[in-house]
Amino acid sequence: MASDPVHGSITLTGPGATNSSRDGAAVPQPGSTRPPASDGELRQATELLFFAYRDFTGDADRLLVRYGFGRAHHRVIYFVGRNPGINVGDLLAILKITKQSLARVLGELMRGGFIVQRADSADRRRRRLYLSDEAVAMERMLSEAQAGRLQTALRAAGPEAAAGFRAVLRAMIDPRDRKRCD
Amino acid sequence: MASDPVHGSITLTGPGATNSSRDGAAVPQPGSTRPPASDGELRQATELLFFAYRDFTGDADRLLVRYGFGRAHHRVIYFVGRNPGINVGDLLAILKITKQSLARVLGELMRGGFIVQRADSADRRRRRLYLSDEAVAMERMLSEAQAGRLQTALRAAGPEAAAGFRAVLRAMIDPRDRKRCD
DNA sequence: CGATATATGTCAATGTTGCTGTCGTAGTTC
DNA sequence: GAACTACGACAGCAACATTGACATATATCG
Repeated sequence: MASDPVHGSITLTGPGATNSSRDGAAVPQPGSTRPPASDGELRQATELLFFAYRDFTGDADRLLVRYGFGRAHHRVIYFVGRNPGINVGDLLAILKITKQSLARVLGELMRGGFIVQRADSADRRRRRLYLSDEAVAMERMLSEAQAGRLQTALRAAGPEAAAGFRAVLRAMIDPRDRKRCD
Repeated sequence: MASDPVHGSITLTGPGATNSSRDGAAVPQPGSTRPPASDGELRQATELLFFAYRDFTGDADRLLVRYGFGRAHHRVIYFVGRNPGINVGDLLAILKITKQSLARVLGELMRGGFIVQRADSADRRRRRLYLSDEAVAMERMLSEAQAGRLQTALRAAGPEAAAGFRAVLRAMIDPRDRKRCD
C-alpha cells in the first residue's frame, strides 16, 4: 500500500505571508503574550504534520491489505467501533464524505460480515451500525499497530509535550467537531 | 450535516490491548519516569490527529479547485518551490511516487505555465524545474490558507504547547525522514 | 388521511491519484 | 560504439472520492 495518506499537501509560507492578519479566531488570548509563529515555524509544523500523519496511517495500511480493505474501510470500522449503534447520517457527518462514497465501503463491510445493521427501535428509518466480533478483533489489531507508534512518541516526548500536542491539535479542529474527541 | 454525534460508550479496549509490549522502538528513555499512555489517551490522540488533519487539508482543497488542481499538484508546487531547480529524479525521491504518476501532474502544471523546465547546463539530460511567477503567487495563497489555521492554533495553545506539538510529531515520523523537517 | 420531510439505498457517470509494464530518445560515460 | 542514465510517453488497472437523479421506507404534521 504505502499510498499517500488521506491528503498530503504541504504548504509553504511565502515571503509575503507573514500574516498576523488572521488571528484572534479561537481562544483569544488576553494580552499580546502570544507572539505569532514565524513563517519557518509554520512551514515546519506543516511538514511535521504531513510526515507524521503519513507514517501513522501507513502502519494500519500494511495490515489492512491482508483483509483486502483500504483506509476508507478502516475509518468506518474505527468510528463504528467507537460509536456502536451510530446511524449512517451521523457517520457521514464525521467522515465528511458523500453518501455514495460511504455506500460502497459500507456495503463491502456488511457483505463481509464486519458490520451489521439494526433498525432503530424508535425511528425505524435509522439503521444503527455495529461491529461484528470479527471486526472488533480486526479493529483491535489495527489500533494496536497505530498505537504503538503513538505510544512510543508520547512517551519519548513526555507528558507535558503530550499535553501541548493535544492542545494544538484540538485548536486546529473546526470548533463544531472538537467535542467529538472527548 | 449538523446532526449530532451518537457517542457510544464502548471503549473497545480489549484484553490484549494494554500493549506496553511494543516500546523501546525509538528514543528510549532512561528511567521509567515516563508512564505509558492509557488506551483512552491513545485513542483520543488518534482522533485529534484525524480531525485536525482532515480540517487542515480541507483548507487547501477549497482553493485548489479554483485552479482546477488537486493535492498532487499542490505537493509538486510545494516541493519545487522549496527546491528551485530540482530535477525530476530528486523530486520523485521526495514524493515517493512513480515516474508515471508524476508525469501526468507535472505535464499539466507545465502546460498550464506553472512550472518551467530548463536543461541542466552540466548534464543536459537533467531537466531542472522552477515555478513561474504565477505559481509562486498560487503557492503563497495556498500557504496562507493552511497556515492560518495552524497559526491560530499555535498562538491559542501557546509556545510551550507548540513545542510539545512539534516534539510528538517529530517522534512519530520514521527516523529516516525526520531530517526533512529542519 | 394526505402531504411533506427525513433516513437511507442505489444506479450511472466522472475525476483524481495512485499503480504496473513497456518502449523510445536524448545525452553521458567508458 | 556499447552501456548506462534521465526523462518522456502509451496503455491499462484500481481505490477512493465526486455529482446527479431517483427509489423506498418511515415519520410527522396539518
